[in-house]
Amino acid sequence: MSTSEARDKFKSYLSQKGLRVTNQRLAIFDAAFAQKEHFTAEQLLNLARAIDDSVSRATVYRTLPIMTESALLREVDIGTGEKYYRPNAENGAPVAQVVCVDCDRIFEISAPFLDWYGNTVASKLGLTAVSQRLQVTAHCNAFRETGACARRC
Amino acid sequence: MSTSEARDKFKSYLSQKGLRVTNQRLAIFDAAFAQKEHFTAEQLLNLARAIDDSVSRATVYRTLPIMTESALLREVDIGTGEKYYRPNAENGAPVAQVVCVDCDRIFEISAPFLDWYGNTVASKLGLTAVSQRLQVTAHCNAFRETGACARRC
DNA sequence: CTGCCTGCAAACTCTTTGCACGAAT
DNA sequence: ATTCGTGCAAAGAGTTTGCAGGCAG
Repeated sequence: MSTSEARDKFKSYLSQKGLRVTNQRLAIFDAAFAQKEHFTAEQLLNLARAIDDSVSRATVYRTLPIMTESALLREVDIGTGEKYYRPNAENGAPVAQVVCVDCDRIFEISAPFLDWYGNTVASKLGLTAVSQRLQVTAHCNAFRETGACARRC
Repeated sequence: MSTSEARDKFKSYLSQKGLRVTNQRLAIFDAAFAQKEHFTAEQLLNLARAIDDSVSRATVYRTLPIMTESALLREVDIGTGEKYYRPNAENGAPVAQVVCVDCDRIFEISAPFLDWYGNTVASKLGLTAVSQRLQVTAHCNAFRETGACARRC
């Protein structure tokens, strides 16, 4: 799904839910979809303000749930107190995160077995799986040797 | 490891690190190890105050990191804004959590493959795995039918 | 005695919310 | 013209921290 397709999908989603297509919401969308890495709400606020300086923090926080509910963004919580967001991949395939504790970068890896695991484990307890998270925290080997993370990290 | 063994381990750890064995720290330890389910910092404060009413919130928050660093407690973050804690199992075998979104209860399941997965995935990126988290969120089947979670959930 | 520990309360971070104004439909 | 959306600032929740006095070693 291209960015412009996603933009259309966002507008459709808003209309369909009876929500209004405002310049602020579009600026937030555009800022989010220009990113290649994960970003926080605060970073998104600054990025969106560069597009439309009338965007406020409150509107960012009110728009993020809309974008995650519509599956345009994915929310990633790595337990640091603040949430990260990222444009969602085309397919809904589950991913695992690898978080480098040296450079705080978040890598994502396809983990197709996650769905199976979640369903299996939940049904053993008489539950029905809704979602699953798999996260690995790791040190950067290059960081340990050279004091700086390599390009990849 | 019995609770009294763990208590001794806690005291040894404190001494060894040059930290003092205070009544407050022992009350917090005792409160934590009397629990069978996960608990929050606030719950631990109340439990510890029932043992020693001089325990303050600040001391609970200052003691929790000591107990997790010494591997007596395990920290569980299910993305709800507050952290949960739980006495650590004897062996250091990795566990996955299943969180019931109906009753907020947290179940734990041994997941021995987690170490292997973390190491494999991290090394592919030139990293060294430190820890991994696997969490499944799920609905309670009984809740959906009867409006209340069954004993297990 | 010395210096770490403590309780208290204020500060902090991230996020949410009440309100009156403004803009989308 | 309605009604929802917005910015602002204050409130909230959970956690951390500065300080003066207290207790462990």
